[in-house]
Amino acid sequence: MPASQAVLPTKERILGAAEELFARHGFEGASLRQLTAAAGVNLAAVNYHFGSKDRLIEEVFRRRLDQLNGRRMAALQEVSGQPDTTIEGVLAAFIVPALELSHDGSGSLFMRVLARAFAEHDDTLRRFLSENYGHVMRQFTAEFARLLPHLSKEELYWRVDLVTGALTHAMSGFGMIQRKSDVPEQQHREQTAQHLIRFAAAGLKSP
Amino acid sequence: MPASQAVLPTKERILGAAEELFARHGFEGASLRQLTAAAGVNLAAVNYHFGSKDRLIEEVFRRRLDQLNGRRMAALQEVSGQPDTTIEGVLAAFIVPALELSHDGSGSLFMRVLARAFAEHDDTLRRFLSENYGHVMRQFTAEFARLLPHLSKEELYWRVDLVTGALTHAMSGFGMIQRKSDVPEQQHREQTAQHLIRFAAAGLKSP
DNA sequence: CGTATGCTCAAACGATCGTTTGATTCCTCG
DNA sequence: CGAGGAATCAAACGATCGTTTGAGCATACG
Repeated sequence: MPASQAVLPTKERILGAAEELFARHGFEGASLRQLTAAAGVNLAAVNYHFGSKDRLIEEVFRRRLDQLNGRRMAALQEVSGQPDTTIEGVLAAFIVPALELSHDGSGSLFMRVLARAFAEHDDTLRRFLSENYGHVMRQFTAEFARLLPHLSKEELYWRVDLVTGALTHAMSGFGMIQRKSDVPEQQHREQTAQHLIRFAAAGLKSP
Repeated sequence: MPASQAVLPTKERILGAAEELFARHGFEGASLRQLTAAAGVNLAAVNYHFGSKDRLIEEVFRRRLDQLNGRRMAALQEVSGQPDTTIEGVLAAFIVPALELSHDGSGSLFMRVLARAFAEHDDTLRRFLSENYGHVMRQFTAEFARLLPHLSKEELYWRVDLVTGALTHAMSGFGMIQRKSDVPEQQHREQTAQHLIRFAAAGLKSP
């Protein structure tokens, strides 16, 4: 077992390089040779530490989704179930952790990976995401249902789904809106959150 | 030059199979060998008729985007510039042609291809889409600006972008909402359009 | 009829893919 | 010190990729 050291251990370096290259070139487009070269490790290290490329992909997801789920649930606990809970507050608990994750230094490209995974339509990956995401989405949906009692279950599902689409689109950065070079990253993130929350809140509240 | 015949000509058969396989497995995931086998043509036919796989991908896009652009522009002409033009009407002109295209018999998978292309983040493809989409988006945005004069240009861009995200998400079918087997396709399409228009109109109109 | 021309075909090309192997190095612990 | 497991390494494996080749077939035209 390797002792703690100044440079990151091999596993972490592979995960970091994988996240970036998967975001940039896709899961099939990024080869293990590019990946291990970028990480500065031997080609065989991926199969030694992870077993296969597919299991590496899973690990890339698991690491970030655990963070995201944790932060979202914590934020939801803070604002939900209160008499003064607002749609905007619940939306912020849903949106802000995702924006933070998508813009913090090392994991800045993970939301692109996630958007790719959505687009891939792979059933194995869908099941994996559903298992790790399912209970979180259900908690948020339940809170929305409490705040929007006049909406039918089907109507609510639709709207939450459309909110997710707008969020995914905005975060993965393929829209027209790009951060201008003279705007600090944190400010841009706050602006993004504000626009998203206002837009989504209006859509959800629509009679 | 081949005469008109009962079976589709080779070029068309390749384009059809390509659309389906690109949607299902991605651009890199679908090989020319799978593709030509599915189309019932020889492996070399792709390079003979299209020059390369990349140019085939371009042709798949061009064919459907021309349809989509044409229908959207025609629908926009019908409803725009009138004193009684509504947000909902313009949204319908934007949304309904896309839903029709994404669900009509042969081209049913193209919107998935488009969603993939968005996620790919490839600059060449982005430029190509911008060249073929740009003027259409500008026309729609101009009409929204006329109907929502209180919104700043930046605010409007943001909201149109979020509408696009919700539409792309809903159409590519990775959301929770799936057509139930006992609902006819046309009815499901109309429901999708209604939900999308109501949600997006509320988001756009938000003060 | 003979000959261009458009098209299809099986076969092969070199490159690159994910994975495996077996030797070698590194570090720990008896 | 020396044994032994963990980790790394260069090299090779078979498979598959996009593309090219050159022969063969069909149809149209003089």
